[in-house]
Amino acid sequence: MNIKEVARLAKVSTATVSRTINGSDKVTAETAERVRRAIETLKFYPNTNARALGSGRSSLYGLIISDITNPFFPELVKSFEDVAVQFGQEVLVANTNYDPHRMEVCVSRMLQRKVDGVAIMTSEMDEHLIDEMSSRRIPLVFLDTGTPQKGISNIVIDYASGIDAAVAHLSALGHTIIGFISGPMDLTSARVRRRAFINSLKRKGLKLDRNLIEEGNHRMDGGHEAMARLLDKEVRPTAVLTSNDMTAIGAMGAIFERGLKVPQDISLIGFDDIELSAFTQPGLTTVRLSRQEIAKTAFRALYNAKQHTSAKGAEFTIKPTLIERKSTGPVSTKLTAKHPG
Amino acid sequence: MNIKEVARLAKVSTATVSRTINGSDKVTAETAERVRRAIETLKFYPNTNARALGSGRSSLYGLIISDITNPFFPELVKSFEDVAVQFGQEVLVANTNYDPHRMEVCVSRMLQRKVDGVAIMTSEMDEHLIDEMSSRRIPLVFLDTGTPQKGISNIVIDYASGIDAAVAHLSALGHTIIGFISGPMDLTSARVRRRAFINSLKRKGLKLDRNLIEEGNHRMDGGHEAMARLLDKEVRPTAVLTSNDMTAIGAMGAIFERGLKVPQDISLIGFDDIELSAFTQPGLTTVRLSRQEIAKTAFRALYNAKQHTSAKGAEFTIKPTLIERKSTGPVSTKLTAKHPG
DNA sequence: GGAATTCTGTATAACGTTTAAAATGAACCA
DNA sequence: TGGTTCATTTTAAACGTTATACAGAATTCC
Repeated sequence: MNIKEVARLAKVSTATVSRTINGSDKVTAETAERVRRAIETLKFYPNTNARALGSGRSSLYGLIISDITNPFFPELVKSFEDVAVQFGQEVLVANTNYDPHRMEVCVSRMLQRKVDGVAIMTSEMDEHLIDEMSSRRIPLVFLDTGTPQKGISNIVIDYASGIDAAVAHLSALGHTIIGFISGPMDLTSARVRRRAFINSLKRKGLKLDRNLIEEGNHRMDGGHEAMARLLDKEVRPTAVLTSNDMTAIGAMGAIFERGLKVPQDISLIGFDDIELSAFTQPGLTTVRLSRQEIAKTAFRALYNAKQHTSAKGAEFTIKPTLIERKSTGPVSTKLTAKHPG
Repeated sequence: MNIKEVARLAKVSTATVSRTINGSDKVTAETAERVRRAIETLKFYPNTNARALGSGRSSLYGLIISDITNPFFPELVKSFEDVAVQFGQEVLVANTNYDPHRMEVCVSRMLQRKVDGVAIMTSEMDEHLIDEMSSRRIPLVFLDTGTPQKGISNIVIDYASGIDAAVAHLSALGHTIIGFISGPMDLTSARVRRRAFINSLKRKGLKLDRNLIEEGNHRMDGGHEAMARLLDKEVRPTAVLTSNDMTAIGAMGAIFERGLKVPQDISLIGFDDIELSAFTQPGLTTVRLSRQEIAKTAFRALYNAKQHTSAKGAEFTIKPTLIERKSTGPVSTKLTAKHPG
């Protein structure tokens, strides 16, 4: 089953069939209709491999992520695919598993499939692998790493503005003693978030108590333990910001375990806004780092670069936004000291 | 950059280069080595599209899932890819978003890319779409739906054995009043799990109190609310089984909120064993439905079918297993009545 | 020594599209 | 009528591999 048989049935040449499939305007309406009917009756599906080979365009965009089981990524992948489909393109997803060697495999796959662009959403990235791709004029886009160059774009996350919004929100509710549970300090993004928190307190004129910053691991168990430590402090915070939502969810468990309530006794704010956060009880107030926005921006950057190959890489900024749910409320002063009542 | 340039540099014909790439034994060690060096220096990556076109084999296997943001799937995808890579094959993942129309798009993509097999891990499936694929002799494998036929395999989940293990575990700990939080009753798999629970109680000779079965929605909020209802019952269960882990995690929050402890006051068992379950506090005892095992079985079924095209579809059974963590413990009799102490 | 048999490597026809370039033919005009 | 346009369609050459048939050289066998 191929384009020739369709051509025979529709009594046209293969070129006309090809044009019809590709929506060329150089085909009369009637001819196109006849071809479409032939395609329909023969249940013909054009061979993508042959199309890519013949045209030189794969209509395929690569998306390199660390690990699909990390809850940050599934929504990113989904959104990226959604935009791609809107533009009639396809997506090739590759996991590095945080392993530099696997990264090599991922890049190799991209090159072999002749992708039209690659979005690199991991932090670990070999310089020579980038060269391998950019020397072949494949548009690239990075998330928060790398600098714009010819054909290379970058998406920067404005952590400061997001964390500022969170601190302002708590401040408006009367909170002055605000704790922070960071991510693992060997992770760049975790360090950046922690720094943003510290700076934000300063900007708001709130006093910073380093004693109220505890390290988690971006997972539930780390959040649970860090919150337990915070609750044991002499001066207990009335509100806590966390470096990501999983940490906040773990922290929430620790608070409940002590017989305390969120937000009556303690306010809690997460970061990322993973899907789960809407379904915790109470719903988690969090700083949304829109995966959808990241995905859209990344795809558009690549797609544009492919259209006007001359275009040099651009830099895009994404501002996280505060999502107010039920885990934050007015400060309850009776609880600022340990063992109240 | 193509195979010809490699051939020129290595001073051999293109066929020899092709044979070297494909590991044919009809090339002397020295010649192969020379070719490999040429590939290396030219940084040549063979064009997958041309390979697929020339050979007729795409080395690509399709995986159709409902929704990558559903926490059941990421690990399934990852495992499927891992096995595929081991066999030198690639994976094309497609999301249906629970939408029958999107399913059509997914199948179309599979057909256009000439995949060597498709694993269908969703329940919604049109008969005519199946025909579209099986009439093209594409091996198929289903998860818990469909019947084995020529080229079509099926993986069945032995829910009963998993739930039996969970009930036996609780029974051994002295629990006799066991509650259940189901999934949404319009979901087939949720109904099957609920039925398995009821049958299991009967088999163990425990009395079934329909009053202790509440409906959730397979999400945290549903689990939270259902558990709140269970805790308000006249006769409160000392242990609760849930239809999936997210439900159990939500339920855990509800228990903490009442100032009760897991497992001291109430034991909790989930289902699925999603990654999160290991990181809740306490770790969630759960019935593991190994996504890895499902993925491996599915891929092998497809791969074998492709090798021996004569093979008719087989049926595979997967037994869930109990994973004991910290959310289950011996019964505490003082809590079987409401408002204890 | 010549024929038969391996063993390597070469030339070349697929594979199923796309797309320039060429061909056709209808419409228009002088 | 013959010549121009113009829109549409056809022809045929890519695209980068694989794989088949075949050639040449080396080896073995009588």
